[in-house]
Amino acid sequence: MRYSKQRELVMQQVEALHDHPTAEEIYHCARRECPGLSLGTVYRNLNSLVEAGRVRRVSIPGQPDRFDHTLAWHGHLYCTGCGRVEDLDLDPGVVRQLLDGQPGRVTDCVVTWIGLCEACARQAEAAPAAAL
Amino acid sequence: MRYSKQRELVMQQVEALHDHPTAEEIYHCARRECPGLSLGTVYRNLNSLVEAGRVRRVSIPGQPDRFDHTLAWHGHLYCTGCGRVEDLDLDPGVVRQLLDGQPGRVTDCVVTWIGLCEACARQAEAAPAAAL
DNA sequence: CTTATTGCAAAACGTTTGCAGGTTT
DNA sequence: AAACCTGCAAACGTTTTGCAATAAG
Repeated sequence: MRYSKQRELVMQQVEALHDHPTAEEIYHCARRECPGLSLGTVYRNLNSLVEAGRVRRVSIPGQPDRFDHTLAWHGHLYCTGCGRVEDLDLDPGVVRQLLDGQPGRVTDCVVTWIGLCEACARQAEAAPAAAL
Repeated sequence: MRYSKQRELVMQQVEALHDHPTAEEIYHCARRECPGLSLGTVYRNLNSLVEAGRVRRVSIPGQPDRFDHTLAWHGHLYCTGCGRVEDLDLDPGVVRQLLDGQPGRVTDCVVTWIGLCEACARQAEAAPAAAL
C-alpha cells in the first residue's frame, strides 16, 4: 500500500472523531482540511484501512457502517434514544465461554446491545409518561 | 392489522424456508403460489410481521436482511464459506452474565459469529493448501 | 362505506466501480 | 516508467415510498 495524503487524513479523522463516525461524517470533517476530497475516496480508503487492520468496521442493523479506531476486540451498545454508539468492554473469558462448544471455526464475533445508554435511560425514567 | 392473503403467504414462506431466507428469496418462492405478488408487498409485510413480533429480522454485516421464524432469542453463525446462516443456541445465563454490569437499559442483543460452519471447516482442513 | 392493503414504478439510501488524469515510488 | 491513487459520475443492490386501484371489515 502506497502513501496517500487522503488516506492518512481519513485515518486521522477516525482517530479524532473517536465516537464511531460514519463514512459521511468522516467525509464531512475531512473536507475541511482537504476540500477536493471525494466521498468515493473516503469509502475506498476506509475499506483498505479495515483490510490492513488499522481500523475496525462497526455494523449496526439498519444503519450505515461506522468506523472505530480501537483495535482490541469489544462489543457495542447502540442507543435508540440518541443514536450514539458506545464501546462495551465485555469480559473476553465470558465471551469465550459463550463460544465454547459451538461448531465450526469462528474468525470474528459481533456482540451488539440495542437499547438506551445510561443518560437516555435516566432521562426516560425521569419522564415516564412523555408528552401529550 | 387486517387479514391479507399476501401477508399470510409471506408468513408461511418464512416458516417453510426455515433457513433464514432473504426478502428476495421469500418473494421468489411466494410468487409460485401468488404470481401477481410484488416485491414491495413482501418488504412491507415482512416489516409488519417483525413489528407484530411474528417474525424476527436477522442482520448480517454487509448482507441483505434475513428473516427467522424462531421467536426465542438466539444467536447466529454466518458461514463465509457457503454463505449460510445457522442458529446458535447460546446459554442465556452466560449471555446475561456478559450483560451484567453494563450501563443503560438493553432491549435487544445481537450475537453473531463470523466464520466457517462445521461442514466448511472440515472441508477446509481436508484441503489446506487449495488450488494452485 | 371506510380504510388497510396491493401492484407498480420511481426514488431513496449507502456503497461500489469504471475511467481518465494525477501521484508516489 | 510502472503502479497506485484520485475525483467524478454513473451504477449498483437493497429497501422504501407515492400513487391510483382493490379488497377487507
